[in-house]
Amino acid sequence: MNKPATSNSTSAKKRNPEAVKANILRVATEEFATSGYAGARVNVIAEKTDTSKRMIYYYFGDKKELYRTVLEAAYRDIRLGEQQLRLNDLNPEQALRSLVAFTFEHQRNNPQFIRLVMIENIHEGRNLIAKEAFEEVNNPAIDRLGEIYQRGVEEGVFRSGISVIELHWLISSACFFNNSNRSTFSAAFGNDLFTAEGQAHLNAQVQEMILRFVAN
Amino acid sequence: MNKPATSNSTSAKKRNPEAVKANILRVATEEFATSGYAGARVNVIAEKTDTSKRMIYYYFGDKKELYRTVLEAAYRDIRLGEQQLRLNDLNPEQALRSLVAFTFEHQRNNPQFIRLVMIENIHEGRNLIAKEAFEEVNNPAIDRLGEIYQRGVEEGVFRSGISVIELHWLISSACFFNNSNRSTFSAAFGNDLFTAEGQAHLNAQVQEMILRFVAN
DNA sequence: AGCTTTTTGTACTATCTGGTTAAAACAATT
DNA sequence: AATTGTTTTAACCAGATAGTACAAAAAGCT
Repeated sequence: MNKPATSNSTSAKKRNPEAVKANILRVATEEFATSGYAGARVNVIAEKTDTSKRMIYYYFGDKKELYRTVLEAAYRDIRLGEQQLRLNDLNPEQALRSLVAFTFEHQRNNPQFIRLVMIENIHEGRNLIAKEAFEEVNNPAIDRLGEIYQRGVEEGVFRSGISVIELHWLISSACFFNNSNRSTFSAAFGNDLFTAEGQAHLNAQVQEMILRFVAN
Repeated sequence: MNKPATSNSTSAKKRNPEAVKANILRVATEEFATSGYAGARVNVIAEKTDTSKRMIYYYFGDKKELYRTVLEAAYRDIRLGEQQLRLNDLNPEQALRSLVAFTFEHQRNNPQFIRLVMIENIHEGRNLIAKEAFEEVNNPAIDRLGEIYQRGVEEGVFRSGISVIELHWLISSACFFNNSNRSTFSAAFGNDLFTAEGQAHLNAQVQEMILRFVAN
């Protein structure tokens, strides 16, 4: 929409709407992820930006719309990150193992995203963007898993009859829970699983579990 | 502390501190689970009780203390519910299968508890009661699983070397995620997994996955 | 009867909340 | 130069928020 043109952006005071919006969005993401929708304060977000509260309302209208934009951007980012994994040249077992390992690590490295998803689930998904757009963002994850599974079945190393969505659900649940419930789980059962070694071991266990689940 | 004595409690207007506290707690649990800590309103809680805001502060001091009490009571209740499962006379595989099935259903039937745990995880567990007391509430879950696993290893039907805490973590993650992420998951991938049949099938898959994981 | 605990009711407040207003300056496009 | 979109500043507001003050009655206990 807005081409910033080929301006020499040496001066930090040059106007740059996209950068201002991005800055607000970054700070807002942090605040919403930390405090939840109701807990986050527009004033606090404003203070932490390089600009003012006025500009938040100028660009985003109101708190709710800002939150929605944050949520949408977070989903897009995380799915983009997922697409960086290449596993075409691996055999089905190796590919599935890699996919699980990557998902585990990727979610582990994006606690902010996890928190936003948790928060949105507490809101029962009322602020999700239009369902079609949302599906569109998420479907590639299923497609890729489906390809691996299909190959495995064809090669006779995976048993047939497993629902790809259920398989995705099983993988997601472990990887997500690892992050989402870390605080209460470690308070109840100790912190061993959440040290660097503990996490590596857990990742391996999840891989093993999924591989055994699909094994013939 | 307070013996209500042997009073003929025919009149609804008889004083009954425990009942008043319980009533406040019940309403507060609902509100906190629905709206989160920051989103919940003391005034709304007060309106929904049979008593007044004044009494909330009389018995619980402030909002935070009320929330802490709610959280503590919720954990105690859920662990008490878990202990109703009897599986001593089952063989290890049957016992483990039953434990998973029960956990899945139990968490499914207690969405309020799940929501409170989610909320507390967003708060990074800052409001949990003293760690020792918390561990004490949660340890029985591990002990029971440990017994089943041990029996299975001794009888040669389970492989050895699996960490009981990790096993518990794997079971919990699936059962918890099923509830916690229902909104976003069904928005992204459809509602099929969350119909009555879908849930029954999913429960069976989780059992199968865990059994295969421990199998020799 | 006298004392303590529990309960009700209402009005109140200091602070915070999301959101607004107004005016002006600045930058880029035409 | 005129126009349009962007940015800054700072004061302002109406409503909501957690929590309190004050008063007084009712219930139970000894």
